[in-house]
Amino acid sequence: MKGKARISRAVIKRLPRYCRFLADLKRKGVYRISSQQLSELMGYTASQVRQDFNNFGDFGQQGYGYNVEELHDELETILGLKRTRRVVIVGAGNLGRAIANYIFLYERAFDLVAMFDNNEKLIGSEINGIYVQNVDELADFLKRRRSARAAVDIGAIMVSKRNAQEIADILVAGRVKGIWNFAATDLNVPEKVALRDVHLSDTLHELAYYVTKR
Amino acid sequence: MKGKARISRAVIKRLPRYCRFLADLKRKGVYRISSQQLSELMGYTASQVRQDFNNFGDFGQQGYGYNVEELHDELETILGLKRTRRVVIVGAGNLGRAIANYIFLYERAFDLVAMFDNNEKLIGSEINGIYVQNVDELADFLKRRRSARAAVDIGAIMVSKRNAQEIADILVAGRVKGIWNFAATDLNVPEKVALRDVHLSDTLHELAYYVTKR
DNA sequence: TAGATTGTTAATCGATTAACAATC
DNA sequence: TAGATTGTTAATCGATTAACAATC
Repeated sequence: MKGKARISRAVIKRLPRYCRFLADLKRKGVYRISSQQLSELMGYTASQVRQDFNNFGDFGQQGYGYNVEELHDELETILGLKRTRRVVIVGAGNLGRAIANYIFLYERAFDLVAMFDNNEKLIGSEINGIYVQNVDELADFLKRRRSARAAVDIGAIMVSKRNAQEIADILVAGRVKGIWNFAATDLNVPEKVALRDVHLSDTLHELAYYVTKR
Repeated sequence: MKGKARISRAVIKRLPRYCRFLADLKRKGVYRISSQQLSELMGYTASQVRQDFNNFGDFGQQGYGYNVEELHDELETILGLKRTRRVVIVGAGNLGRAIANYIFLYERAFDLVAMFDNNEKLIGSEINGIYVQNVDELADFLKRRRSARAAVDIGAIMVSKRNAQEIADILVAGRVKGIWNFAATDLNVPEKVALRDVHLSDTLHELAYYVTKR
């Protein structure tokens, strides 16, 4: 077992993908896999697969390979998917509702605890048993949750780019640990808050480049 | 001016972000910027900014810097955002509708020409003047568009992971040039078709890792 | 035991940063 | 012209790949 220093961002970005492939293998009843086989499946080199896993410990066995279920379990633990995270979604438009449904149906490690919006037409509407609240209540909600020892861990920002920074500030003040940002703007948050900007439009523009190249 | 060979993926991924920042600067009335200033704004090094742009040509002027509008224009051209791309969305659930609205409102270089779904309840419903069609019509629709010299360039996959590969195959057979995939699975498409997997859930899991670390 | 495959060190490759001559 | 800032070459850094001894 290892206690390796800093794990590079490049490695972390690959972990959810490993996790996904291993879950598929598990579902298919595969119980054992070598770095060679996994690398062919995923388009990496066997070397990289072994290096990646060895950042976290000795999960394999010489002459055998990796036990699929065990490895999948280890990766889930590393990613923090073995404990439940409380999530609020700010912005209850189509995107917010899509993500709410997605989390509700598929993301077992994430518990959606509230949704907020500033649109009168959406406030009070219901999604999977969650009632959309007025965004003016957000700061207070986060505070009450903290007092109740059920603090919100992650805030998902699904509002327009115009309002995104303001919401981020409220989430930070409300002590969320991470922000999942879908607004088409880069947010400023303190170092201690984890931030993942999704920037869907950037991915579309990247695709436009490759489409144009052909 | 250059005709540099292969531009690395790392560079291409940064282009939409440059484009976004330059659009903001333009909107604010900034008409000139140095690599130093831009790098501070974006969190890169000045060196990297200059290297990135120099992959495509000599856009700056010694002693002056870069003209914001001109540079923004060049980047849009490089990304292929100066011409309009026809897009179809397959999957008209919340996510599909969210993306449809987004494209309609903000993505001027992309023209949403049709939406498809297999759900009877959604077929026939309307979004921004687009009527959701039965997914059984997809192959035929793509063919007709080709005959009409108005071929579809990009297919966006917003269906469940179970159906994603099947839809991808239809899109490929229908000669789309690029696929924007939101299903939580990696698709197999021929080399000649550009593919951008978004994998929202991977980004959430990555965030979970960093939230757990703190 | 022999064969297979890991864990890990060393070599390579590619991307980022530094430095500076060219030039506006 | 002098000052500023680019374009570009060289140096550094980090990530990927190769190789192989350790070991199941």
